Amino acid sequence: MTQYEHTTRLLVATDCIIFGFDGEEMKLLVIKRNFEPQKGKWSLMGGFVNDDEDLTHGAERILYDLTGLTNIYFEQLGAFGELKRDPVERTISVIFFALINIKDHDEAAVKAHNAHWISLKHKPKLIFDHDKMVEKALEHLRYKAALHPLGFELLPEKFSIPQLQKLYEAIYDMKLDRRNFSRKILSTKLLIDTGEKNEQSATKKAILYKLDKVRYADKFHSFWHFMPDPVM
Amino acid sequence: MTQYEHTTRLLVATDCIIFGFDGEEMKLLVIKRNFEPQKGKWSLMGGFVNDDEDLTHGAERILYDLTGLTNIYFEQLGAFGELKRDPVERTISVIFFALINIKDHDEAAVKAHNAHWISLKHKPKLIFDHDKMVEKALEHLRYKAALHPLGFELLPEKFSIPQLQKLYEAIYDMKLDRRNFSRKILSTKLLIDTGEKNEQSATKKAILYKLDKVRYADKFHSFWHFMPDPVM
DNA sequence: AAAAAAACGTGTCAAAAAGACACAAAAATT
DNA sequence: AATTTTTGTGTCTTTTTGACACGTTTTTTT
Repeated sequence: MTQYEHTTRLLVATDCIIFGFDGEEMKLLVIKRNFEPQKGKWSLMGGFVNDDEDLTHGAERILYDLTGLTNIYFEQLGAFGELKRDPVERTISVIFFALINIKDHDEAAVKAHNAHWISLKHKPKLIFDHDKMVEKALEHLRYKAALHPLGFELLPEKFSIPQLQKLYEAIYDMKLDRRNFSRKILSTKLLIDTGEKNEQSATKKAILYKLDKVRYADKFHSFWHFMPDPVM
Repeated sequence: MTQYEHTTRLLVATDCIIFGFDGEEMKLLVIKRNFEPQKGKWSLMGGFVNDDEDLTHGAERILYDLTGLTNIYFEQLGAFGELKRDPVERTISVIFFALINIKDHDEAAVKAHNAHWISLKHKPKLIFDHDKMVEKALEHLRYKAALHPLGFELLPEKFSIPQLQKLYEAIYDMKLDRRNFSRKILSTKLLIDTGEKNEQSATKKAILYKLDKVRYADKFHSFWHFMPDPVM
């Protein structure tokens, strides 16, 4: 264990960008820091990686400690390593991104930890380079959701096509034609009619679908054009 | 500077996946390791990041030291952090990926450093988790090249449409229809006719185009469908 | 020198997909 | 009962795609 003896070791952290959807707009999960530096400021959920855990495990542990959330599907989006990104000491941060359906998870537990869902449109400034991280995650989300039927992660198990459309409109912050959207989504044959209807609706109740998970896993990496040339 | 005092620090490395194209097939730049562990085995170009350099600078420095290559456009693809990926000591590796036109760079310098261009199709086993890294980079390349006019990075400044098609065929390891490919590429209006012809050709000399760089930068993030549903 | 072969450029046509828009049905409100 | 809102489905036109034909340029072969 002595071969790398004279090599510099660095602090390695992870930060999590967790997106949620409440049926109307895109939300971001953040916490108020309760330690220095920058105590009291808004921040992503982050912490240092231990030497006996994988990056993913570290991210999961930190997220659980900070928010009580568990069993989240993560995707790693890369490392942020600028020299001065943490003013205290040079730190490499590996960022993870996740999509969750807000209502599927324990909102009380989240709140008890000082964590909050904030609207992406009215996001406050976050500490360090966390704004850049969110920007990167949002780009990634827009990129993938335009090509893959990704949005389902953000919706309840049973959902209507209008709900799905609202989600896409929230992700891209643009309006879509109802009829063409419906046709496009249905043509993927990823949706199974549950026979139920959305009873919460105040007017005509929309058909509730569920995801055909077999076909979804099968076809996930196929390319679709869900959005009209999103500019990034 | 004492606030993170009791936190573990880790070795942080970078590894570079450099793809090239020789007109016929995709190549990968590798070196024969001349130090332990795994001396003599094939490896990506990698090394440890210093505490006074950004990740990108580290990758550039290491790549230059190992191959003599400089002025390469890099893209970071994420961090590999499994506990036992380096048997000597736990190391996080941040990987960078680049596309270069083999003939534009100093082949002699590359060779002098023990580096070699090897065919992707006949790639030997690499050390550690470097095979996974290459796989990730190849997936990324296929992903992006299917949607963006990315391939130009791998070609000389002036190139013909048949050359570009050969590149795409090499990336995806599939045959494309000559006439439809040409139509699709020309419809992007990214190519400017130089008026010259490919004099190296043995038969009918193809028109040489150059990239409309303004339009390219402008339109890079638009989505196209260059490939018929590449499966990944 | 003529014919054949190889590679390239352009065009045609039918099928599929996309965009724009109309109309009818369901449920609450007036 | 009429109105309003939301949803489901359909039509029409334009654009894009995929499959394929034909003629041209250049080298090689006869």
